[in-house]
Amino acid sequence: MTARAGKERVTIIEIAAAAGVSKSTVSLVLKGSDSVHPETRDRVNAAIRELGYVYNRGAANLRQARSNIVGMIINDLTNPFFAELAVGIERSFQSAGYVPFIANTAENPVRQEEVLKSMLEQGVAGLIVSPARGSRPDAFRRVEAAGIPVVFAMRRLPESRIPIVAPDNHRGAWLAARHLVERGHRRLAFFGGSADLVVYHERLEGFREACRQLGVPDRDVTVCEGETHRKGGMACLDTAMAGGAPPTAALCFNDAV
DNA sequence: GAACCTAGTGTTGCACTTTT
DNA sequence: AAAAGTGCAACACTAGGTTC
Repeated sequence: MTARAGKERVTIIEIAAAAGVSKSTVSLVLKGSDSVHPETRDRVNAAIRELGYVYNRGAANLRQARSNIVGMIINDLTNPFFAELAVGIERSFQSAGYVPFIANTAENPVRQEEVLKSMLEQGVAGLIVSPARGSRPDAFRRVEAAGIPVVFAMRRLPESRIPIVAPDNHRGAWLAARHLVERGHRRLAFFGGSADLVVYHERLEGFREACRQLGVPDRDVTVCEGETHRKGGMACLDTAMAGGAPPTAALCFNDAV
């Protein structure tokens, strides 16, 4: 017997018939149950190999009323940081038996809404979201109401109760600014980021606080709000360098800037 | 053509039966 | 009595059939 080509997929019913057992026994073998006799298990595994059976996750989800898919909704996958983050999360999921389903919203709340709807339809087991700029807390009400666990990554939404995993932006920016001062810089700049992001305010405040505490006068601190990507960084650089006493070092809002 | 009904899809979990 | 295996309902949805 060989695997069928170009026909509908092999099911456990066919495996059961080939191995001379019931489909329940095949199911037990697939789950690695030790209540199946080793000889029977070998027969079932041989039938699986011969017929080219592939586990049907969709059918299993139908019975279990849940899936092993976890949605990852990223606000900007062109940002290398988020690509790196996605790889890290994917690695953790893999070892836990989950499959990530990644979507990029490109900072568009409308696109984010479509993606959330699609994820709900897929019956995802959970969601990790880096919210698009301009997202409102009620955008996630439907997901919460469906009882799907959600966690925000990197960005928080004011007034949202959804838990978040994020770095200590204030402290991070403070330490980065201190590093520059310790290297002898006295004219500092903060490049990129926009005021509608909570993260921006946290990082900027950390930066400003360090400057104050470490004796960098306000007149020597340049803050340039701008886009959170490469062009935004270039624009800030041009603006800062055009002045009479340009900064000698800058803290950038993110990797892309 | 609309509205409704039925059968079928693949897998799991539990109660039950058979075998040793 | 314990181990091994079986039968069947359930899940959400769709395609196809039937009736009006």
